[in-house]
This record gives sequence, C-alpha cells and structure tokens, in this order.
Amino acid sequence: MELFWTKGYHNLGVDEICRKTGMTKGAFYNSFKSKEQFLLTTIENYGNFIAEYLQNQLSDNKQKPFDRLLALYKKMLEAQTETNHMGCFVNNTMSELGTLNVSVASTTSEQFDKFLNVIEPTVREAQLNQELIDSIDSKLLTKTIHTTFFGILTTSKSTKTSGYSIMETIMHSLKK
Amino acid sequence: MELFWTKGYHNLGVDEICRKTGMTKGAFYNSFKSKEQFLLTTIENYGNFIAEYLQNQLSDNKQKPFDRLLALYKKMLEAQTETNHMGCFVNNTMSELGTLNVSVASTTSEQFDKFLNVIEPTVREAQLNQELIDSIDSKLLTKTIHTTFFGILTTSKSTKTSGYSIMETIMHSLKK
DNA sequence: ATAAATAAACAGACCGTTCGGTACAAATTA
DNA sequence: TAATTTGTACCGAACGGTCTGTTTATTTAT
Repeated sequence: MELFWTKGYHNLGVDEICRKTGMTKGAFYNSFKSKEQFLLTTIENYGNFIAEYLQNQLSDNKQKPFDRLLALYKKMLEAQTETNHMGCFVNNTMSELGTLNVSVASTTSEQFDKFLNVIEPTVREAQLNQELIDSIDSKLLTKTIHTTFFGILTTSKSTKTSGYSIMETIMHSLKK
Repeated sequence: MELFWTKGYHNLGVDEICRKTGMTKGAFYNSFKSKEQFLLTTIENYGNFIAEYLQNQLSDNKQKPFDRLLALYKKMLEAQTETNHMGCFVNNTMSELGTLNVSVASTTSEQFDKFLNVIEPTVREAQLNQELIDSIDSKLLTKTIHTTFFGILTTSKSTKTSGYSIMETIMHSLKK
C-alpha cells in the first residue's frame, strides 16, 4: 500500500511489488487475478484501516466534538510530514485512474463515502452542541470539512505554510 | 494538455500524443528533448494560461471583490462539469509525479504559487473592504481559499453533491 | 534571377527495455 | 499420491527514444 501511495499505479511494476513484499510472481498471480484487482483489494484494505482509525480517534468522549475533529485533522496532517508520500491514497488513486477505469472510480468513491459516514455523527454532535454552524445539514458540512482537509493534504507537502494553520482557519470559521 | 490532464503522465504514450496532435515522432523529438521536458513545457503553458484567466476574471471592477472571487470559483467549478477530466492539471501532475521527480515538483509548486499571487490582491481588497475576515494575513487566507477550491475540484466529480455548495459554505463562513 | 550548397525540420521504421501476464516444473502440503 | 502453491524462465505488446533518409527553407555564388 505504501508503495502504491508513493509511486502511483502506473509507476509501480508487479516485479517491484513482489520484490518489496518478498512475494514471487507465482504467488502474486496465485493470490490476485491481476495487478488491477490487487489495487482494488489494497484500496479496500486501506479504506477499512482508515475508517477504523477515524472511528477510534473520534470516540474519545473526554473531549468536545469540535476539539475531537480538530485534533483528528491535526494528527493526520502531522502524520503526513513524516512520510514521503503526499495526499490521500484513495484520492490520489482516484485522480490517477478515476477517469480511465470504472472499477477504480467506484471503489475509491465508495471509500470516500465511508470516511464521511464515520465522521458525520461527530459533526452532527458538534452542531447540536452549538459548536459548529447548523445552517446547513450535517452531511454537507462533513463533506465540506473533509474535502477541505483533502485539499490541504494534497498541496501542503509542496508549500511552505503548515497545512494545519489552514485547517484551523477553516474549522474556526465554521464555528457557530 | 487535455490529454495529460485526463490520462495522466504514465498512461499517455508519446505515440498517442503524436497521433492526437497530428505530429510525428520525428517532429516531436525535434521540438522536445524528452517526454518529461514536454510535460514541463505543458505545465508552464497551462500555468500561464490559467494565471491570465484568473487575472481577467478578477479585474472586473463592477463587482465587489468578494463577489468576484465567488463568481470565479463558481465559473471554474461549472467549467469542470462539462469536461471528462477531474481536478486541476497542475495538482494532478503534482500528486502523480511530485514525489518521484524534482523538476516536476518544483515546476508544479511554482505554478501553484503563481495562482496564489494572482488571487491574493483581490483577497486583500476584500479584507480591506470588510468583506472577509482580516484576523489572518491575506497570503494565508488566499491559500486557505484556493486550497479548499482544489480539494473540491478533485473530489466533486465523483460525489453527487454540487461542489459549488461546498465552496459557497466556505466562502460565506470566511466572511467578516 | 537562378542554381547550387547548406541547414533545419520532419517522417516513421526501428531499437533496446520494461511491462503485465503465462507456463510449467519443482516444492510443499494434505 | 493428489492437489495446491511457489519459483522462475519466458512471452507478446507497448513503452520512450534513436536513426537515417527525405523534404523544405534559407543562404550563397554566379
């Protein structure tokens, strides 16, 4: 997964996948129908992993919902600075292959929706708590916040400004 | 450029570039040192084109600066729905190759900065006009707005919600 | 002005390499 | 022993890039 993430799909050969993971080609093609099918499986694994991570981070009831959200995004932005990839694996794959391959398009947007569904209850909670604006419905607000986050995640690696200051600006401006 | 945009770098062969543009390989390699150099040239052309477009859209003095900004982003989001590519060409290229190729990384972030520099005066004007929050400096606010826009541009194609409603939410929440 | 010489641009067959994927024998498991 | 998994040599296709012959434009000589 790390490999797809940093190198993308077309720049990563099956040979290299096998070399780096210690598999052989025989084992690879015994387990996966094709390179594409391996990518789809990887996207789903990553999606499940992230969804679970989000769930865990947001279920800390000691903090207010708004603070939980902000802390989550801060943590994720910080995590990226320690790696050598940029952006989100799901979204990167979507931009690389989304217009070329319908399976990839549907799998990636499925995962994206899954993320939103995990986050939305906390956003709604924050709205009920009068911490976030409630003039728009929680689904749209969730998408607004998370889309912004992905924008930051994609661009912040190549700019000097800390991505977190942008996220902070947005989150505070969405406060009630 | 349209080709790189929809297909990405690795999925587009020199043969196809030549076929679709009516060039031959001889002409191509007479004009460009390599496929990579052609990409860099294309990015710069695209960057100049967009920067000029932004400049034109924002110089309409009949509207208030805030309205000019919102109209610009609306127009750009609408424009995308008529095409079959997604996201921004500069940013897509950055995610596909930014971690693998330093020339591409620097060229793309150069273009991104150019966009910000074109937009920033209008944002500053809106701040002075008391239309946008002035608690943060105009450069960071510009980056916040534009980064958000790119996030929307990248994801809105695969989601059902209109990207513009997200952009509207953000812009209005950043109002003074 | 015309012809010859030089340079630049072009066409596209072709090259070595790498790609995703297959074949099949060897090894492992049951 | 029968069935499954693994290692690896190998395949055709497609890749980026080169090479050589040819056309076209420009300069020079007469």
